[in-house]
Amino acid sequence: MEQNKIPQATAKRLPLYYRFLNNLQMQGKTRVSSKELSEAVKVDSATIRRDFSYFGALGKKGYGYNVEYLLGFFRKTLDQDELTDVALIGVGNLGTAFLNYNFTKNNNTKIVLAFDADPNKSGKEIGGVPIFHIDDLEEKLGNVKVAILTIPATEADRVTERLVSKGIKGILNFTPARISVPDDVRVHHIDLAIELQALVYFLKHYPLDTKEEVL
Amino acid sequence: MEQNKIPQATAKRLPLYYRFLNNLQMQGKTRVSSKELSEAVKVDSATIRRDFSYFGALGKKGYGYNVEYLLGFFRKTLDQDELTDVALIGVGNLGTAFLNYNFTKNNNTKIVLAFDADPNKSGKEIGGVPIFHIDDLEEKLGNVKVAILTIPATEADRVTERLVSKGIKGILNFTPARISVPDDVRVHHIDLAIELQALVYFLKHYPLDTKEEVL
DNA sequence: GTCAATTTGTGAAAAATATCACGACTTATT
DNA sequence: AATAAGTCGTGATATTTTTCACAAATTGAC
Ligand SMILES: NC(=O)c1ccc[n+]([C@@H]2O[C@H](COP(=O)([O-])OP(=O)(O)OC[C@H]3O[C@@H](n4cnc5c(N)ncnc54)[C@H](O)[C@@H]3O)[C@@H](O)[C@H]2O)c1
Ligand SMILES: NC(=O)c1ccc[n+]([C@@H]2O[C@H](COP(=O)([O-])OP(=O)(O)OC[C@H]3O[C@@H](n4cnc5c(N)ncnc54)[C@H](O)[C@@H]3O)[C@@H](O)[C@H]2O)c1
Repeated sequence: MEQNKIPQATAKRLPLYYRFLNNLQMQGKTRVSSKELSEAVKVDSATIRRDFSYFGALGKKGYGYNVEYLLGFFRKTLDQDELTDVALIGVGNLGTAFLNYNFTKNNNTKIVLAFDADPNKSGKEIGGVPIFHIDDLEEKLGNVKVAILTIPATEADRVTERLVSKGIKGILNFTPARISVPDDVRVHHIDLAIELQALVYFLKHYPLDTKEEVL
Repeated sequence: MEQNKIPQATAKRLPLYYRFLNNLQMQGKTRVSSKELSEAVKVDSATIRRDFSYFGALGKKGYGYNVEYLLGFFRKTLDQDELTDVALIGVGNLGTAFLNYNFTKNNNTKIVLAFDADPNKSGKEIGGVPIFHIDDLEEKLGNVKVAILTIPATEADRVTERLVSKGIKGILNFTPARISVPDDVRVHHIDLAIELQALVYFLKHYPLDTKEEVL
């Protein structure tokens, strides 16, 4: 596809830039420098300029970046105009929180349906999202290509296999299980327990005056 | 402190290794190779050996690693024997999910108290964790050094300042706000909306046959 | 019009991370 | 005892990411 030359580290920062530019525009600001952006999003200004430069010369020397223009550019780049449908699997503590939260506020993704193994949950709705029984996954999933996994770790492999068979291409996995998928399926792990443990480890074992922040 | 030579990337993987070794031990396995570990946690086996090597020679050539020994070693390294107290700020959708989830299951951290601005929430308990009013933060926080932030983004800066004044050294920030802290305070951002957007971006813009998984 | 102050875009360097590949040693087998 | 198979630890190399630092361009003040 278009430019697969954009570094992954850069790609992960794009939504962050986009969100902040949106805020700027709502505040009525028309221009912004990499230095200002840097202070707001806590990314080195040289890194920001480098990130932007992968898409061409978006700014003007001595001036900075035009907010409107930059925002328009990123809107296209991040496909903010088309909504990506997402399925949520596992309507427990975490899943319920996600359903109640309106991801679309600032965003191009939307949870359109959810599944759970508990018959007391299926048939209902949370946050306007219908919940189906997991047995009906194949029937109801339709053409959705992205799934959020918030089920017990023990179920992760089995359910993942079904999702993949049905054509899911991206999984945001909140279970501690490291699931196996074919090469054409992308998995991002978000492991909250590990994030907390890692934070504690850094606190205890690293000098107290670093300035790095770790994603 | 002891060895600050351990790369951050390695440090972030330690809790993952630890968790898997625990599983192995519960299954009664006594030895494990970097190759097996690699398949389970989806990290290249050379990377695993390199990670371990920062702590010295923990394995035996031709044999692999002794599960018991390795586990004991990591238990000490990750301070699994002492419990770190954590405060949770903001008992909303996400905060409630965290309180209901038992972080201590596999873990050395425990949410011991929570705060919220809503008077209907303070005074109650969720998952055994008492909820106080945010006005009582300074009074109740005690010696807790780590906080989880699950409040609206608009409140993030104000509350962070109070946390920092009270001596908090580590913040797990779930709000979209990029908070400012002194150099001796460590912030890890977990930005769920951005994770989802980044996943969608990768799906749309990257070749469909990569094998990398992105943290 | 001149000049000081900004700020980009980027070559080059540095730093961080991941991977290759192999010698050395261990274990298991016959 | 000899041999084959397995595995670590690590020097070397590759890749990725960040940062430095400065020429070139622009702006804004007077
Ligand atoms: N809640 C947290 O704070 C937290 C923190 C870290 C990790 N996690 C992980 O996130 C995942 C979800 O956590 P949770 O607290 O929401 O758990 P939960 O038990 O509250 O919810 C799990 C839900 O999945 C449903 N389920 C079970 N098997 C299923 C299946 N085969 N198909 C569809 N649905 C099924 C259950 O009915 C339940 O509603 C777990 O893997 C957990 O380890 C949660
Ligand atoms: N829920 C999600 O799925 C989700 C996803 C992505 C990001 N987030 C972010 O996580 C944060 C929390 O999300 P949520 O859905 O739980 O929100 P929420 O509105 O359900 O909960 C926020 C809670 O914080 C409390 N609060 C408000 N101001 C406070 C203050 N000054 N001090 C203490 N408590 C205060 C509120 O009373 C409420 O209980 C938000 O910043 C949100 O953007 C949430």
